[in-house]
Amino acid sequence: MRVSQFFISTLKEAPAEAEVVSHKLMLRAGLIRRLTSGIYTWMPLGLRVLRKVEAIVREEMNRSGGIELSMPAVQPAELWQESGRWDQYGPELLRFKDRHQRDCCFGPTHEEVVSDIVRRDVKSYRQLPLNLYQIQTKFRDEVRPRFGVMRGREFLMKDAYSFHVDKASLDITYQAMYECYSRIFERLGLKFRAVAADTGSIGGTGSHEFHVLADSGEDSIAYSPDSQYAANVELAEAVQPATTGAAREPLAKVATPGVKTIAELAGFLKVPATRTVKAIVVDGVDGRPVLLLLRGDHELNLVKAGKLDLVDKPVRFSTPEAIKTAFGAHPGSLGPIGYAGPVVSDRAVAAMSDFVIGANEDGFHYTGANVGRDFPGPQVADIRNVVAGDPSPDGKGNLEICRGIEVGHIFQLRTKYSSAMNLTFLDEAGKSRSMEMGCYGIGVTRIVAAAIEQNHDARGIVFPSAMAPFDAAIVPIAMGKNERTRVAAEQLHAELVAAGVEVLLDDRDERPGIMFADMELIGIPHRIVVGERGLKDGNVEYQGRSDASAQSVPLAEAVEFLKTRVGRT
RNA sequence: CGGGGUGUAGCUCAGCCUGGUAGAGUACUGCGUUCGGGACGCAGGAGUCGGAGGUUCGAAUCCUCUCACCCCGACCA
Repeated sequence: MRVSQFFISTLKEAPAEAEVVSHKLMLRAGLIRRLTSGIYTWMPLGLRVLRKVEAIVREEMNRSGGIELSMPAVQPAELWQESGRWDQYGPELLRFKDRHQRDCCFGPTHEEVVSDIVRRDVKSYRQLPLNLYQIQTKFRDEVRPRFGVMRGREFLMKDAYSFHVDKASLDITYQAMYECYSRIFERLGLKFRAVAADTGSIGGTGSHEFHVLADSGEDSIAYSPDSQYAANVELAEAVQPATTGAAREPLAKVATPGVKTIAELAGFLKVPATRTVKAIVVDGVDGRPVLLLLRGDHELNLVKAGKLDLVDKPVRFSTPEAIKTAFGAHPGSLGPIGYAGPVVSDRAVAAMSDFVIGANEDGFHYTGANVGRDFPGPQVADIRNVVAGDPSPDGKGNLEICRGIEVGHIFQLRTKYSSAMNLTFLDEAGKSRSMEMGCYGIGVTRIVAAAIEQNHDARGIVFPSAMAPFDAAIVPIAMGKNERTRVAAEQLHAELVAAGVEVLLDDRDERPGIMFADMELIGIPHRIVVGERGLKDGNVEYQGRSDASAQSVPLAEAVEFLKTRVGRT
């Protein structure tokens, strides 16, 4: 491909709308252009990247027994009413009416449609298991689209749905998909991690998320360097620590004027935050506030708190007015001593002795507080986020925390949809049974952004070779002036094309600096410079995108050299 | 939906406070000089100053309303 016959549109400065590095680079490199909030055009260069990711996903899905189909983006409301999600799904589901005033929606996911297909066409256990997938445009009317295509409203997703006679069959496909996903991200050249995940609103039982590791990721992942354990922090269990010893101090009320936060409290009383207990108040199921106790240096985990029977869903922090009414004090001075309502203590608190806690009187705390002696032992539960250094739940080593971008998610749905949508089959005994289901998603669009987030430098994108828009670039110096350079560059281009290398010849006759900067910005992995300086000795210069400097290669060997580098021998 | 912010040339922004001929850099077009890391000179094209209403002799600038977008909190591939 020649640059003069392609469409490359780079920017020197990033548009002000972009915040994160991948978004800035995608705009600057001309991979995408924004049409409106959360909706982007994939420019020719960006589309090549997207298609490469898509192709790898498709190959690996096919290899793993997936069967591709393509379902409609526009769907009738009836199906969603049948599954119950027409009412459950919030405003994220884009709804509209057609010309006959029939309710429709733009599919954010396809459980309903695929279930409808399967229940019509699959009647027998002989047709199972079945794993259907598509790579298709989804629309989710996100509350707040951001970070470019990282969280767009319209995006490309690979979604797969599997159907089974029983749980054992589901387990086999689930495992196959787990391995399939691992191969996909390996082939894409991304650093990733599969983690145990919360099943969230989709429901079901087993679930793993696949995260591309990047410091800017929105998710926190807890893992043990000494084992295979990895889980989303939302889910990672904080194990019960050993008790810190018996009560020794007497309970004493101390004045703590103006102290509101744990940091202030620890500083004022000159005790470590680990000796303090923080009190958080959330709305309870019966309208009474629930007091949650956490060690001062720990953070509440909202997902875990939402699983407590006493707590109303979704979890809401009580208002300052409600707290004042129930406790007689404002947040910053709250505690369990003297509170008659429901109290839940984190496991770490249950192991503490002689700690500092709010006195339910503004500006006062207790020191030397002890569970059991000074207030009744509350319900104990795991309600905090794990932190680095916590013991791993599998007993092997201590947890580390890293950041990740969720690019894939696999679920065991079990019979959630099959029951709702009457997905049955006849077994060998001629008995009608509900199918077991699994579903498996990959954010194809998001992978591109995540890959850039993970792989970039000061000059631009450093695409992993599997997803680069071109394998290699040829940059001729002053090609318009120098016939020998022009001929060498043209010939090299033709030979590389013939050899199956996707090569971009920068025939714009721009100044070298402009061509170098553009080829680096768009992340082409390999570059050949053709110039008089090398040609007089019969050489060209090669430099990999991450290499510190260039090396000379004889022009006659350049094709073979590049074929080897690119990996298309 | 709350809270904060921005709308002026394709992109980055100045001008607004204190009303008076619409600006710079970059990108783009032409010519010339250049040519191994985003060159230089000259000439040029390009904006109903987000939109509507109001105040005023006069509004990018002041007032009111509105729209769009971005950022921070509850969701998710």
